[in-house]
This record gives sequence, C-alpha cells and structure tokens, in this order.
Amino acid sequence: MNHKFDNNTIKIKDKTQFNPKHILECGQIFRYKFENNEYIVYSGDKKAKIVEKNDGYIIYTDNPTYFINFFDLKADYNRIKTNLLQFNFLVEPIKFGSGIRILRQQLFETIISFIISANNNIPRIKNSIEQICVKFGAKKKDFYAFPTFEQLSKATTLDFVECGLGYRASQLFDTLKILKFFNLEKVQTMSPEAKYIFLKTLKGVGDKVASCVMLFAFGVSTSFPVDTWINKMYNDVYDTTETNREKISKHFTELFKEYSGFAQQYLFYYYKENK
DNA sequence: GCCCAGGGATGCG
DNA sequence: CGCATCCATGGG
Repeated sequence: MNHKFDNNTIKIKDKTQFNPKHILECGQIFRYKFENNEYIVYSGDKKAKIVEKNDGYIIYTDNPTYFINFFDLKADYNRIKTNLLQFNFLVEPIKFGSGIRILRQQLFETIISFIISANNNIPRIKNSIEQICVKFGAKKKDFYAFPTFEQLSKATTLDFVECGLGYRASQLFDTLKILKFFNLEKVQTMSPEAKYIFLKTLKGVGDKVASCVMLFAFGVSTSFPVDTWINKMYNDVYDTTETNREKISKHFTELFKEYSGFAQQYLFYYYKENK
C-alpha cells in the first residue's frame, strides 16, 4: 500500500485498506485506546498515535520503520480482498471490516497475551494485560511498556492472580519457566510446523492460542484460529451443531489456503460485533 | 443469579 | 483416540 514517512510520521492516503478502528478492534491486539477521536496503540516498548485526515491517516510515532512493519503497510489488501470475495459468505464481513490489516506483533507479547485470552472476554483481557505492564513493564514517558521476558520472569503466580488472570496465572507462570530453556530468536528461524509444535509445549497454549500466535506474530496466513465466535459462525453458515474446532479449522484452511488468516479476521470481527 | 468469554488441561472410557 | 468435566473471574 502506498505510504510515505519521515522521522516521526507515516502518511497513508488510502482509506480503503487501512482503518484503525477495524485494525485495532478486530480482536488481534489488546493494548490500544481511543481518546479525543484518535487511536493510540502500543507494541512492546513502542507507541503510535493514528489521526484521521480527509484523504487518509497520519501515524505519529518515534519509530516509523517499526510501525511500517507492524501495520504491514507493504501488503496489498485490495488483492487479498478481491481474492476472498469469490466466497459469498465473506461479502458482508469484508464490507464490515474493510480496513482490517493483520498486525505483525512481537512474539513474546503475543504468546503471553493469548494465553491470557483463553476462555476470557476482551475487556477483561485488556485490563489484565495493562496491569501486567504497570506491574512489570518499563515506565516510559506516558505509558508502561510490555515487560521483557527477564522482567516477567520475576513474577510469581500470586502476582498474576492479582492482575486478574484467574486460573491462567499458574499456566503463565509455568510457561515462563519453560521459556527459560528456549531462545525465541531461534524459534523465529524454525519451519511453521516446528513453530506450532514448540508453541503447544507451552502451558495454556492449545490449538487456538497457537494458531493466533502463528497468525499474529509469525505472519503465517494459512492459520485459521477457531474460537467460540468462529464456532458459532460455522454452525450458522453450515447449519450444523459441530463443536470439533480442529475439524472446523481444517475445513477453512483447505478452503482459503494462504488467505485463511485474513478470512478468519473478517469473519471473527463481523460475527463478534453483529452477534 | 445467570450465562458467557478469541480454551486448555486432565481424566476416564 | 473421543468425549466430559473442571477451571477463576468479571462483563452483560
């Protein structure tokens, strides 16, 4: 997508494939807020503010090259949407979330965030992650960074309970112990299959959470996470009572192939917002 | 008070 | 294997 940048701004002049509301509220990220008609998003120890203009958007940030990658601005979503529009049941979801882009998020933050997301609701997930940042993350000028692995390793299970994680507190604690034995930089170089197997060795990481990490951190677009909303959508579209999420995921990955992750985001956002 | 949430672990057959 | 049950806690 066409964009220009300098030391502290990125300018986007195409509203058809970039909409901060769609990008941030479609459930892929939990650290953002909407204030004074502007979206502010946080990733790791970085921050960006998105301001709407008549002919596009301006992203204000001290780290433009980081956020060009984060928003995957080189990807052409008109091509992706055109390809997916051959499926009739995607027409309305794509219209509804027309400006969605799948973010390229940090691996450690994504693993931790989606362990917390399991069988949980989005407002509570956001609140828990924010508390973890305040408690263990580095203090920046006007926000707290997501903690590093070293910082979060100092936490106890009780710390996580106090952040509102419930029974996920001990899972997260156990996962941090397991991560001591792995180098996440090295994991980045593994094959997609090996990455998936690695993720599932972590506590609190099953098929769905692993699929989210594959899609949102590794950018593997053949992933199709199946949560309760996608399960409801499947039952709706195919008039079934199927509850086997692995089967549902397999059905859609065979249908959408390398466009699976994009299709999943349009569908998730549409069904969650329209029940 | 009830059902549900971007599910996973465990145990039982 | 497949399936049932349990799990903390707050939103609606």
